[in-house]
Amino acid sequence: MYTIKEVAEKLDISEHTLRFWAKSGFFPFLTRDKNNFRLFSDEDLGWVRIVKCLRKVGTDNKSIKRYIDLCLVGDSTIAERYNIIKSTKKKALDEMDELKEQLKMLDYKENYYKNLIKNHLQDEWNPLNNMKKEKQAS
Amino acid sequence: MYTIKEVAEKLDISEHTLRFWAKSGFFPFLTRDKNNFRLFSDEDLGWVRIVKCLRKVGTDNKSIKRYIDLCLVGDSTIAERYNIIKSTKKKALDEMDELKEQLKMLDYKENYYKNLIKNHLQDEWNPLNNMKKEKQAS
DNA sequence: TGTTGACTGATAGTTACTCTCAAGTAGTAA
DNA sequence: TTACTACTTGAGAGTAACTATCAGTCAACA
Repeated sequence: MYTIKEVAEKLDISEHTLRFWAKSGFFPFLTRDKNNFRLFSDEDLGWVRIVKCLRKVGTDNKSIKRYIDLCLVGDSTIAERYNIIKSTKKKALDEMDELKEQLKMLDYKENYYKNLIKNHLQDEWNPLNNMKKEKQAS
Repeated sequence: MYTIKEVAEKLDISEHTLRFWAKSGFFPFLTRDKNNFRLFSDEDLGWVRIVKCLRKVGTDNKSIKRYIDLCLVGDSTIAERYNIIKSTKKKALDEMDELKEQLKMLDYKENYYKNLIKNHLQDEWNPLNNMKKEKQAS
């Protein structure tokens, strides 16, 4: 069994967020010790992990609660949960594509700046430099 | 020149967000037409793209403003901008790794549910089923 | 016995949007 | 000329998901 602090460190989630998630009903089987401190079992860690996963991919908290509640209903909701996971996976893959796209831009900018520095050039993209050039031309 | 609506469609960003970003000083050279409507030039689109890129990777708005302001200062800030882009790129790559990690979990869950459905099995991970089994055993 | 440290819930604050709304302007139809 | 539609504006309220602060409880240790 783990304290909230241990879980926070183990899964890299702040204690605040864990309490917030707990209050949101994301950890339905969480127990307390005699001091009313939260006690996370390995099973509870499983719930934390799936919530973390869904959040990382951009699922909102209402939808996460819905998924948790479906789990609690039992086996009759397996098909629906399967669909949620599938569409979540699709969202994650779209996120990846988007990130790759942005990385291209960052790569370009990185090389652009690197080249400017190496060759002591001016930033041709900066409108301020273009203004200066126009001034010089006039 | 593009209207805010056109930019919103072109770059898949809401008009609200574009106005919010504009008010935040992210588009320093934005002009207006005779009706005070915002007019985006191709150069302005460049600013929108870099802001979108930085946000996608999780840069907060204060840091974005800082990057924009460095651009406005001119060539003396190229080294600093280069460093910002480099660390942003690192963050993006970390994000990718994290997403890949979460995709593993989603893959696992997907296969798990798929198998349950195909073979008409019970969800062994669901604590409710374990409780039922314990009940049966007693 | 006093202090330190972990934890609690309640509540306030923050970020980055997101939505609503009244008002201005332009173009077209009647 | 008037009505209607479509687009845009700024101001300001609302929202999601944290994030921080704080007073209070409890156990362990000096």
